[in-house]
Amino acid sequence: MVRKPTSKETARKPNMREAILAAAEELFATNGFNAVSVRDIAQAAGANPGSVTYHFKTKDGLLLEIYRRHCGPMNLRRSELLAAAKRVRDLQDRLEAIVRAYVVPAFTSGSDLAGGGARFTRLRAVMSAEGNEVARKIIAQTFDDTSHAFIDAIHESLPHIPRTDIVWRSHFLLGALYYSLVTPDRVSRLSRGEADGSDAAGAIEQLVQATVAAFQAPALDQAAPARRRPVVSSKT
Amino acid sequence: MVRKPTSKETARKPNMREAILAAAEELFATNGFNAVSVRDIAQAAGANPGSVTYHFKTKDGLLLEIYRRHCGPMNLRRSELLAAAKRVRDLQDRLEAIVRAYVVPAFTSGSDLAGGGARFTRLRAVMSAEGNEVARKIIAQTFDDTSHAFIDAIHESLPHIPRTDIVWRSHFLLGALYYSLVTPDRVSRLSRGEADGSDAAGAIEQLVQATVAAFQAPALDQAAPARRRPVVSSKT
DNA sequence: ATGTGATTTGTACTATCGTACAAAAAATCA
DNA sequence: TGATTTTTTGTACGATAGTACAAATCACAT
Repeated sequence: MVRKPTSKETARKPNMREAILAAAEELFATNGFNAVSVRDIAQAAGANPGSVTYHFKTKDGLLLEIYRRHCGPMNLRRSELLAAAKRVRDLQDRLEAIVRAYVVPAFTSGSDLAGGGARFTRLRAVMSAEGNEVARKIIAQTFDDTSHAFIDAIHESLPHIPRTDIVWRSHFLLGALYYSLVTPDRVSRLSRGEADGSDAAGAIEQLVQATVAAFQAPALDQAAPARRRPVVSSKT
Repeated sequence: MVRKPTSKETARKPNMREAILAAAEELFATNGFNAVSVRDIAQAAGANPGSVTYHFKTKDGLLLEIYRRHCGPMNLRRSELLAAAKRVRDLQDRLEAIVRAYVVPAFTSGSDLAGGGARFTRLRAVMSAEGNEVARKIIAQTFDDTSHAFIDAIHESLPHIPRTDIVWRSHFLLGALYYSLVTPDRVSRLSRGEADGSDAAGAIEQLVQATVAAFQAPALDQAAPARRRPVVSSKT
């Protein structure tokens, strides 16, 4: 793409609206919602604080637009991958394909947005942790359908596991996914540099491998403990 | 008998300092650090805003004191449980005992603090998501030793799995643990009421069961993919 | 070139933030 | 008790928050 110096030498304004969205996404995803001011966002985008108000009315509106921008494409891509995964005949392979269909779009963007998949997922993780109200509403009404579809698909390939266990394990999957994006440095640190927590491909493989095994674990029937419980008594 | 209360435990109000700490812990854990004002904390504790400054100097100091209050007891209890777990002879049982030793203290408090284990762990999750600087420093220098001890112990009971994989999987464990405490309602919702996300005992059993299976998954040797990879192609 | 609507800028308003500090109250000790 | 220390209260200050709004500027069809 050839740069067109149509305006002044500081020609970095193809679309100020997009720049603000990108800056806000990055700042929210790393610092949380309340720690970032509208002025911070404007400065990072090379814009004036008033521009934010002009384009998005309020700070909440800005967050809302970030979600609107990503939710559609990501869920669409997940649906496509899930449909493809369901056509896998071998039951074990199918389970892995389903998990992969859930994980991959969270790391790699599904649409034209430049590599923002991981960033947006991290944003969701942070908003979820902060109990952000705007995010909570969108999440519940946008992702629950997708989550149910995945849970049902997994349940079909693991019929002997109660649905309750599937729900718990898919919940753990999302938590692990979120945390991998929130503090990748911890992986690098604890592995003493042997692993790179920021490597998306590596994280995906590790996550898929571990999660498939977790789903395949024997059912947890609270009526009768299958094996003798290891002693962990200890009184304080 | 005239008791001489030379100690500072005066009966009038059960220590305003403790009330402030408890209120701050609760508010920080549910709303994040920046969303909660000192005035919010004071009001929730039935205290005056000035009291917070008097006891803890700054808002950061208050957070710091919360960590200081919990880190010691929780790590101590984890060490005890880990030591006990390492004495389990059967390798599979030992692995489960180790995982349990890691998970249980995060849900149930280890010391005199009233049921604050889960609350503090949730606080850690939220601070981690927000990238809080004060928390990051304490966490790295307080929990990394413990984490390494657990990773080593798990590695010993799974010698054929590379340490890198163990690190990733224990990272997933912490993420799942955090997320279970952050949004337990999601479990209740997705299971259509069949599971209670707020039930600590149930969450622990599910988490231990799933995590043990994840740790026992075959190693992920990136050199040679063991099985044929399920097709998930799809181009954008 | 010029007029017109869209965008950007600069600034100002009010609310609330963390924190400081002096006075009041309570607790402790001689 | 009275003296002294500890704790609580009330208030105020500077900084910064989100947002509103008029003026300035830009893009572009005519």
